[in-house]
Amino acid sequence: MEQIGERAGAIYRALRLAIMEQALEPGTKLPEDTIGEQFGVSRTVVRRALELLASEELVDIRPNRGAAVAKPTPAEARDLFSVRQDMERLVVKRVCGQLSPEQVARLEAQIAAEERAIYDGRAEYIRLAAEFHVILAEMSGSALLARYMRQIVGRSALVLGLYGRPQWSNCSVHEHRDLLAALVEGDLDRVNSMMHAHLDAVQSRALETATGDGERGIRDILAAYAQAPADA
Amino acid sequence: MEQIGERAGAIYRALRLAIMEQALEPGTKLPEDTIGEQFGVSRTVVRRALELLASEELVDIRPNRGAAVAKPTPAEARDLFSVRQDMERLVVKRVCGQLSPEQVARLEAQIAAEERAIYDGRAEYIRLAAEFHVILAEMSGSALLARYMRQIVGRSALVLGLYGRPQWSNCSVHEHRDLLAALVEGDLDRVNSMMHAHLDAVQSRALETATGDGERGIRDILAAYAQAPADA
DNA sequence: TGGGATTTGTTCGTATGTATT
DNA sequence: GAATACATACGAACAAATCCC
Repeated sequence: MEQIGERAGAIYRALRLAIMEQALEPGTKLPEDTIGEQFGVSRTVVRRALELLASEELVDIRPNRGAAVAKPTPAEARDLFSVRQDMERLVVKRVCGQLSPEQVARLEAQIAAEERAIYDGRAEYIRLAAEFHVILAEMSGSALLARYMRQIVGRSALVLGLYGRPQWSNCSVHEHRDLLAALVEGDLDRVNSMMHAHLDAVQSRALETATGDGERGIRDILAAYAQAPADA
Repeated sequence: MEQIGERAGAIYRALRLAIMEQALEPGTKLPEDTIGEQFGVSRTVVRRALELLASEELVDIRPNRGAAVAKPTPAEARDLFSVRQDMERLVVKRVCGQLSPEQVARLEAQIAAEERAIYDGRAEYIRLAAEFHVILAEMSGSALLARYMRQIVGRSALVLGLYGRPQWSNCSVHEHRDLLAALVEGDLDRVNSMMHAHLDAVQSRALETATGDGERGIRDILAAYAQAPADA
């Protein structure tokens, strides 16, 4: 995302994280000046960040009505997961049996970080688990695949929060570990069935029920995200 | 693209078409106020259109340096076509043998339009041929797949103009016709090999040589695109 | 239905950064 | 390397649309 300025980038990252970690629920309005106040910038900068989020379908912008956190329909959610299954398959086809020792180490470190976060009960876990899939896509060597996977994974997090429940354990660390082992081993058929099962588990763990409560102010929520960490 | 206003949308479409039809060459600078003058709007509106184009990787925006028509490297071009092969495969898997009579008619009409355009020697041919692939993706029933295919096809046109030559005949009408026939018939293996061959032909027809000349002013070029037709 | 409050759309002036001579 | 020319980044203000009593 380095087609964007420094300040707008910070807001973009903060909002993206807040959405992915489900601090900002789908449907929440995102008024330009409220956000601008929080970050101490004018609406121009906020607008730019919102537009970028909209291009990833994380927020929905309707002319003259402003921005809101995207709220995919069940049909859109199904479409998303369906395409994700196919795209993850493209990724593993490219990386299966091709990972360098450094790459394996990187993925192991990621899994360890997921483990710690889930142990501590930090919401950051969601970001880390999502990141795992993005890193894998980056290792495919295709920047385009990685780009799309990043978007898909971001939107998946949104959907899981919408139709899912106790977010912790949506993406079990154990499954990531097994998947990595199979990738290293290089058995594509086994990897495929594992990845499929993994995504299927994530999805069904999520689609059990629909929430739709919580009503905190944007102001309070964003306060915690005001100085956000690096990007996914 | 209905997350965008009326005026910015018009500029977006005009620029997109101009880029896809290779009237605006890769690398061409796109100054906000020059374009704004052309269309009679302020820089703000132009900026919005440019940002949307940037989100499709059709233009490149670098902070403090402005926008320019994207100029993919050969490596990026290869990546693009590689992913496109995979994605088109996902599309045909979904539509093969599933097309309704209405859909077949729609595709036939599209092919006929391509034929007329190429016969008349209109640059519009490029748009129509690209549209064929987008329509097919739309018929997959997956909005997400269609969205990505639209971006990929747009960028492909850009690349073909960059590394290709006599644009006419990049995407032979004949190949589209055969492909449709196989799709109707429902033989997935045959469709796959045809699609692969088709894309391969497009790509290799293009990669023969690299151009890199022409130096008309943006002003003149845009004049012809000022009142652009509907979207792809 | 109306009208006021609120929010977005747009313009444009100024500051800042980049390229050029 | 400095000065200049030029383009973008940002913000304040106004216009227009929408939302909500």
